[in-house]
Amino acid sequence: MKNLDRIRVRFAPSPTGMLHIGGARTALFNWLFARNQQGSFILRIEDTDRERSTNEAVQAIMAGLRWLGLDWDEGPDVGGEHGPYFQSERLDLYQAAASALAQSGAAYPCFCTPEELAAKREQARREGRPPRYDGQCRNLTPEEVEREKANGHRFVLRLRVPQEGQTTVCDLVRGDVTFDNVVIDDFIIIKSDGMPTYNFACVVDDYHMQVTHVLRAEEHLSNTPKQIMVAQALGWESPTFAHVPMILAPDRSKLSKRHGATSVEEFREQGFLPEAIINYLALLGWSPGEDREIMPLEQIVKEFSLERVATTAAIYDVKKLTWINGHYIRALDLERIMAAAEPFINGEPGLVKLIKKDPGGKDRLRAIIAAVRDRVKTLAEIPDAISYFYRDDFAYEEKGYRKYLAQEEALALLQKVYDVLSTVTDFTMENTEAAFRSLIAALDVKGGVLIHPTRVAITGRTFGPGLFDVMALLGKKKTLARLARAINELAN
RNA sequence: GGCCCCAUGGUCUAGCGGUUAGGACACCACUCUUUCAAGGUGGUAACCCGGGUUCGAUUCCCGGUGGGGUCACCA
Repeated sequence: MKNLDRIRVRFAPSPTGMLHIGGARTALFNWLFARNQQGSFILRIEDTDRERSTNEAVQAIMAGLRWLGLDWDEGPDVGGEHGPYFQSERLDLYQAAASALAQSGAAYPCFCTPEELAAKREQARREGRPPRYDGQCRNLTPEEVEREKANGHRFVLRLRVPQEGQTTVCDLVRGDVTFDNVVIDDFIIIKSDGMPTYNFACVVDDYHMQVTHVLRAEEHLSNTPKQIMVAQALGWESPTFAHVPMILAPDRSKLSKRHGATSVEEFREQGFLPEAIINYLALLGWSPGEDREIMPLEQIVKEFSLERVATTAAIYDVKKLTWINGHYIRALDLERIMAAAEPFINGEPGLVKLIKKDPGGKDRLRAIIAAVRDRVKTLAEIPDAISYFYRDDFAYEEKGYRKYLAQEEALALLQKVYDVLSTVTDFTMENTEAAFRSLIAALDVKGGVLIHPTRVAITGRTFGPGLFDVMALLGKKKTLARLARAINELAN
């Protein structure tokens, strides 16, 4: 009985580009299903398109999966009992299956050229007929076949599709989906260059790799009857299918480059954490069933099930991803955030130089990031958020300057702040605040009257961590120097 | 165009015959606060339409409409 065995699933991308966000979600669902069921997650590279497949893409996809934390039990690099895991290295398997089909007559050679086929398709389209193969070579006699071959004509192998009856896809998320066989034409299983087509190769591989469940995007649903037919022709049992809803762009169309970031790589570059992307993607088409959204991966693994996968296509929403990302930036281990922020800080050599010069070293950087991380939503915002702790020659934010510094009493106020802070010897958060409060009391004003101008004077901004945190982080010397700078500028 | 899938606020979703239709993002107030975030409170906002079935349909069935997918020597 199939479902008593361990489940085996695979993610089978074609290496023609980066790891797409949709591909990542498909990989994630497969991975979650495998982990939840204690099954195996296989990575298989479908590189039968010689034109478009590249090794860079293979590397990029694997890097993307690893970055997301989706490890595979079998596949490139790690190997496995059912390899090789590149389709281009499994040609003998396709060849064997194909000749078995050709032998029995379940498949036949077709000598039509791509040009002829394209012309017929075009004509059919113009006449409003469904564009399907017309069976031109379906009934060639052995003599005709031999003659064509002798003439050196290139040919493909087509499956002889039954023209009556129906084929039903048993889908774990959609139920039974039935197709009339007449709507399916004699599709190609082996291209004229000897390479298998997708609908053929994946059936052969899934069989040999003992894949039990095929989880993939809904766009493959209409391909599935073809794959079932191939399996039937070969006398094989098909795996169980589950077609998960697609991810659409905000304008409801299929996701493409013109919709901004679509690859995992790009999201990484924009400062999103893998934890956040995983959490967000898991929620796109799946829900735990209760009012929970932020979930650690282990929890998702524990609760994931195909029964709770949605049937509706989902539009991805960067705003919500951003919200989740902000959550993880706040909640994750500080060292983790430090490490994740590093590449972004390194992206600004000027800032890096200042950080290196800082005697406070990594401890101070850690404290600063701890102070600002509650306020950023992406890692990309961190360099700017920490910059004024290191850079003395910052400009005053226009609005803040006008509102708090360009006021008559500002100069005198800052002078008083300067004097009071000068008396603080141990420049801690508590001590600076105490000094501040006593000045506030002495002047009989509201706290903000002193705090706002001071903040602009020492940070250049109207927002950020608590003022006393900032001062403590900055230290007495820098705090006073910055106050002096502001006083100086106002005095002139 | 044929075939297939889908349909709860702008978005992600819960719901599996009887609910004041729940949550989250976003948005708007208020609150907290030294600012900004975060947090808290409240608010605007949804069952595509029409027929059935049923005592009763968001929920089941059919039709329509809408959206998506697919019809390649791409996967």
